[in-house]
Amino acid sequence: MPASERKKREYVQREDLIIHTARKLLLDMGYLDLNMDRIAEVTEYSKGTIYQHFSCKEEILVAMLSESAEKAGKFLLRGSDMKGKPRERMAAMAVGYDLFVGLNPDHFKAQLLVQNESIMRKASPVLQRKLEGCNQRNMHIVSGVLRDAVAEGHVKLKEGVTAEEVTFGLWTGALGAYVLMSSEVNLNALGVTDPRKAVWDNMHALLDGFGWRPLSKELDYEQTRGRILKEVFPQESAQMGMA
Amino acid sequence: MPASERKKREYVQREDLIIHTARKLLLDMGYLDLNMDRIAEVTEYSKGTIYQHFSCKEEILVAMLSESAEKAGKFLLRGSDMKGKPRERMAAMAVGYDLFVGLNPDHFKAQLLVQNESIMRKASPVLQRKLEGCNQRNMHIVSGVLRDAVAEGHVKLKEGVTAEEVTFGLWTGALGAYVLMSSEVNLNALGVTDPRKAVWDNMHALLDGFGWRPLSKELDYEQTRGRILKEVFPQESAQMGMA
DNA sequence: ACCTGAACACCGTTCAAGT
DNA sequence: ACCTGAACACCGTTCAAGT
Repeated sequence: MPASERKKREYVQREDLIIHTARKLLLDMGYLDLNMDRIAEVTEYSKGTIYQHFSCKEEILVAMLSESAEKAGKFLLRGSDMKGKPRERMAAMAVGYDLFVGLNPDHFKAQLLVQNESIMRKASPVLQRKLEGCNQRNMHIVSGVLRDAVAEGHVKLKEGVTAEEVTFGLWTGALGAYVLMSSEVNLNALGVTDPRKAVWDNMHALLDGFGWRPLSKELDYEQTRGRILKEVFPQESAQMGMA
Repeated sequence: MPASERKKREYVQREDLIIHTARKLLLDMGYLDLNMDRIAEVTEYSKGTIYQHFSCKEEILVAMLSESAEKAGKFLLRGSDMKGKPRERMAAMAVGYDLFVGLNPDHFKAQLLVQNESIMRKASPVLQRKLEGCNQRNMHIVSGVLRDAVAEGHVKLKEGVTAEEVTFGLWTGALGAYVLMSSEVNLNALGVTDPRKAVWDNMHALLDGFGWRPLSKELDYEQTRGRILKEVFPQESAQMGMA
């Protein structure tokens, strides 16, 4: 680890360059063509230098995912900070996450790979724990809004159902959907023409099912969605062409 | 391709042995330690012979997933054949899928890998299409029960919502959940102590949200679950210790 | 003190030789 | 006609040599 401030800054900068390069290569050519030679070539450092930052190839993937999980957290946080009822804030987090995925198409490629235990296990415990911390924080942001709703009496969870379990349901729905969307599965052939709309609709059905007020028949969430795009994610939604 | 009947039978048998061996190795030692040398060694055939069946390592994974997707389909089909209301039959499919995953823990390891496009793309188009066909059939089994419910007036889908989109929601919820469960994510640390129960509860919330009668406040689905285990999957539930 | 890239090891894939 | 395993190629990882 370098001593002087400048050296330290350069070290961090180089680490960012390596992660950024790996991200680009993963997206452009897929996992099987992502190799250390190419990372070295594109970053213009030698392989030995890459190995000073990361103990193995898999560790780069985990670092990559950690970074984008943090980024996703920022989108969630902005959603949860929206002015409005808890359920609207929940909707804002869903919109934010959708924008995040759209703007970071490499994220789910990495997610899919790192989800695989044999890849995760090759990374150092430090990085493993860092990623777990990100997941924990992100989950906490979402369950926090749900807890607000419970506190304000907008929703009453059944005996034995925890906020974490419901959050898990939201998480798995989104995860499964984006996993399918960023994989090779031909959703169109399966009759799912607009998966992102389906994710949105299904989330609202789930929240309606838990009785979280206002129910979607009580409030026009399409209108809320417009407000979220304009008020919370104006720049990102323009970037994604969702004006 | 061998000519005589006996030869043909032996060929198929060997193919099964290769897939079965790869499955076992994937489960026991993980993807990074699953290699062709080991497959050859355990099957007691040479590597050249393995390559007469599969053009590359990835193709074995796709074949493996195809086979277990077919198996999963049988569980879904048995669930959908249950005597009862469509929503009970849907619950039976969920129970069946849960049993399938429990009895075939390697399935999601393969699913995760093959979901990755760079792995999927290395397989031959024939195998790719075979897997897509399995997915299509499985989805059709599930959406069929939903269509029955619509036909019988148990549920009315909102304008612009298709049976496929709702099925997609059920699929992604289950997929995301089982992906997390078979990965390294520490769900316990995230406050999810019983993910399988959460999947069940969340599915019912989703169906309630769509207004699919009988709603879970109108019928005790815990009791239905007991009936499903006893009537539809007696052997499997005993095997999984869910008596 | 830091960086390099040749060398090594491992494993996916091929194919000439054997039966 | 079918099967084998040595040989090759590719790529992750290391480390002696260079600056």
